[in-house]
Amino acid sequence: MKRIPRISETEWEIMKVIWAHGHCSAGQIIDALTLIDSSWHPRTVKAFLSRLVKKGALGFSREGRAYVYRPLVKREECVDAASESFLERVFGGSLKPMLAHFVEREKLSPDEIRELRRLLKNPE
Amino acid sequence: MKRIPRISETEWEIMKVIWAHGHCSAGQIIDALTLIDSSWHPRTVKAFLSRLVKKGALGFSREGRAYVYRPLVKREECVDAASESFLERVFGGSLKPMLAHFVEREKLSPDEIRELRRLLKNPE
DNA sequence: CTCAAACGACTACGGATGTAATCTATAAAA
DNA sequence: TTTTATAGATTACATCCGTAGTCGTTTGAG
Repeated sequence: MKRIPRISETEWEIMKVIWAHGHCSAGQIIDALTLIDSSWHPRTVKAFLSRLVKKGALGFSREGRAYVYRPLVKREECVDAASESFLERVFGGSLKPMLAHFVEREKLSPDEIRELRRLLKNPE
Repeated sequence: MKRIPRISETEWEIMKVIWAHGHCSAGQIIDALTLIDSSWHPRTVKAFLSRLVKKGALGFSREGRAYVYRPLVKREECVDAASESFLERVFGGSLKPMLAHFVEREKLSPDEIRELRRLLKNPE
């Protein structure tokens, strides 16, 4: 089975853009990131792209002068891995205390509560 | 207001022991940790304790020959900080998709579902 | 009193991370 | 064709992390 490379905090920002756009050039990625947060330096993004390729999180194909990057790992896989790690580290792996924490701590709108109750009703 | 120092993966293991025991000596911490996982090296634990003191996560008082460590940050504060960071990084800060993920992905026992539904019913 | 055991402090060190400059090849412009 | 703007590759570097060895001091055993 596939091993998910460890995606760091900042790398997540980049991966999120690529997951959202499917596949894109470095320029497009830089544009998208600077739109969100203007403090991104283009060189920094390039360096991260290289690292993510080396990690096996991204693949690329040459398209003329530039590369077009695409994810090699699915978002859902990374979400799973990160969630698992978080759950284990902070809540000792126990799901219920974790969910209770979020339900109590963060403010849930009545809408969100309704929808969650619906989710809990239909375990697929 | 108090700034929560960043607690790393491994540091969490140590903090969890100290939060559970209230305050304890290095020896007690080492014992508790090796009980859970025998691969802890005493020197490693000592080094982490020093780092956690330097970070401001732990305080200590001399008790004869040895130190007695105690948390300077509350568990709940660290749980909040870690949860916030995780939620932001992986789910863009949106609570509902995050909860939906856990409810769908991880298997919830009927008991857990019942209790969660109860929690959702009484938002205190 | 002397010496070894134990304690915390300091040091070490490779790998990860965040951040970016420099190097090199190439392609477009002049 | 010579120059220059770009793209990616390589290098840099401070900090953090995981992991543990070494140093100097204290203290309990003999």
